[in-house]
Amino acid sequence: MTKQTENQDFIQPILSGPSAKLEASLSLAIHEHRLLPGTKLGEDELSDIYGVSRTVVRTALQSLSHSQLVDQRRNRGAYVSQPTVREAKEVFEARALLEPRTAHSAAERMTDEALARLEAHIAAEHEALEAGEPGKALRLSGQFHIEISRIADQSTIAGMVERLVARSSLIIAIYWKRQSALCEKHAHHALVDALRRKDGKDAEALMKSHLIDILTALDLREVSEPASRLRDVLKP
Amino acid sequence: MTKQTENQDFIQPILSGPSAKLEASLSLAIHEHRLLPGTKLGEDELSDIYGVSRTVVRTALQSLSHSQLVDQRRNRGAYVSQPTVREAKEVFEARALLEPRTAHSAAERMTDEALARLEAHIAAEHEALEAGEPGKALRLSGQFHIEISRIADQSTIAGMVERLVARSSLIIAIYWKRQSALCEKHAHHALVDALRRKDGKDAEALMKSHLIDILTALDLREVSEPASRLRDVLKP
DNA sequence: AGGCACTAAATTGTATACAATAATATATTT
DNA sequence: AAATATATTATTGTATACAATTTAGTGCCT
Repeated sequence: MTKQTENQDFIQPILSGPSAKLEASLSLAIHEHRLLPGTKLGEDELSDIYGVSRTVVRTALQSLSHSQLVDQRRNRGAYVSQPTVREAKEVFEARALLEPRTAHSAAERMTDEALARLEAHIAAEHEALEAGEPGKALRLSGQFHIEISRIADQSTIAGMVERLVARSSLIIAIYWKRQSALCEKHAHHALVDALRRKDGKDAEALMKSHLIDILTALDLREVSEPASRLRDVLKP
Repeated sequence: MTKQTENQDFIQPILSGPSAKLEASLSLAIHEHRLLPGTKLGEDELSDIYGVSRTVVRTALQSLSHSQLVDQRRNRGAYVSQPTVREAKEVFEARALLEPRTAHSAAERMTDEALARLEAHIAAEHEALEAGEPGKALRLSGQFHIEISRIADQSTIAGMVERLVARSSLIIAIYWKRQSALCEKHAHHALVDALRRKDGKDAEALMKSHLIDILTALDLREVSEPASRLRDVLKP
C-alpha cells in the first residue's frame, strides 16, 4: 500500500542506466539526511561503493550539481551543497510565488485517484514518524508538495517545485531549530481537506501560511563561517 | 558599449573549462536560431569541430539537456529540443507566474546602474534588428527578461526565468507566426519607463500583458507529427 | 517488387589510462 | 622551533580504447 509512495521518480528524467540509479540513490540519501550538507563525495570512493566506473559517477554528480543538491568545484571535488542564509530565503520566496497558486489549480483539477494518492502520502509520512524514521518522514513530506504540483498538471512548474523542495531539504538540514517540532501533519491534513472540497481559495491560503510556518521554523540568523572570520577576530 | 550585452553569462555556472565554452557556444547558436529544434548533435561531429574529446562534448550536452535545450535519448543521441504545444503553454504559464511579480520587485530595487544596463540592452537589440540579425535580436530580447529578474535580486528566481527564456527561444523557433512581426521594442521600452519611475504596479501589469502578447503571437494549434500520423491517415 | 532476415557500419555507453591540479608530508633554512 | 620551499601523494580533468546498441545496407525468400 505504501508501494506507490516509496519510489521517488523524477518529473523529467535526464539520466538513464547505471548513472540514473546512482543519482537516485544519492538523492534519496541527501533527502533523508543520511548524507549531510558539506559531505565530500569522492569519485573513487563512490565508484568503489557502487561498483561502477568513475565515468558514471561523474555523470551522476553532474546531474545532482544541476539540481543544486551537490556543489562541484573545479579540481576540488563534489560536496553536498550547503545553501547560504541568503539562498534559503530565496528558495522560500520562490516557493511562495509558485506553490499557493499551484495548490489553487490542483484544487480545481482534483480527482478521486489524486486524493487517494495524497492520503496515502500522509499515511506513509505518519507511519515513518511513528517508526522513528524522521529522515524518511521529511522526504515524504517534501514529496507531498511535489505531488500537489503534479495534480495541478503543469509539469514545468512541478519540475521547478521539485528542485525547490530538494533544496529545502538541505536548508532544513542546516537551519532547522531543534525546539520547534516538525509537525507538518496538521497543515498537510488541512490542505488535503481543502483540496477534497475543491476549495481553491482555501487551498491557496493554506499553502501560503504553511510555507511561512516552515520558514519561521528555520533559524536564519547570519552566522560567520568558522574558518574565515577567526583570523579577523583574533588579529587586533 | 555593447560589450556588456555581448557575453551571456549564466546565473549559476555549473560547468567550467572547455566543456563550459562548448556549452556556451551551442547555447548561443540555439538561442540565435542557427541551430534549429530537431537538429542532431552528434558527439564525434562536435568533437571534430571543436577539437576536444567526446568526454567534454558529452559533459556539455548533458548540461544542455538539464537546461532542456537538448533532448538526450539513450543510445540514440542528442537533438536540439522540440517543445510540444503542451510544453509551450506550460512554459508561458510558468513565466506568467514568475515574471510579473519579479518585475514588480525589480521596480522597487531599481538603480541608475541597472537602468543603464537595460537601456543598453534595448539599444543593442534595436541595433541587431537594423543590422539584419534577427537571431541576435531575439537572443538579446530574451536576455532583457533575464536582466530584469536579476535586478529583482533573487538569483533563484532569476535562474528559473533563465531556463524558461531559453525554452521560449525554442518555442518561438517552432511556433512563431510569420505574419506577426516580432516587435518587442515598444513593450520593452514601456517596461523600462515603468521601472525608471519605480512604478511596481505598472511594471507588473506591463510584463503580464507583454507575456500574453508573445503567447498570442504563437500558433499553438495541435499539429500531428509528420512521421507517426502519416501511416494512420493513409491506411484505410 | 515488396517484405523479412541477416550482416556490416556507425554511434553511443562504459571503462581505463594518462595528464594536470590541488593537498599533504617532508626537508631545509632562518 | 617556526616558516617557507620542495617533493610526494591523492584526486580530479581529459583523452582514448573497447563494448553494447542502434541504424543502414545487402541479399534472400515469397
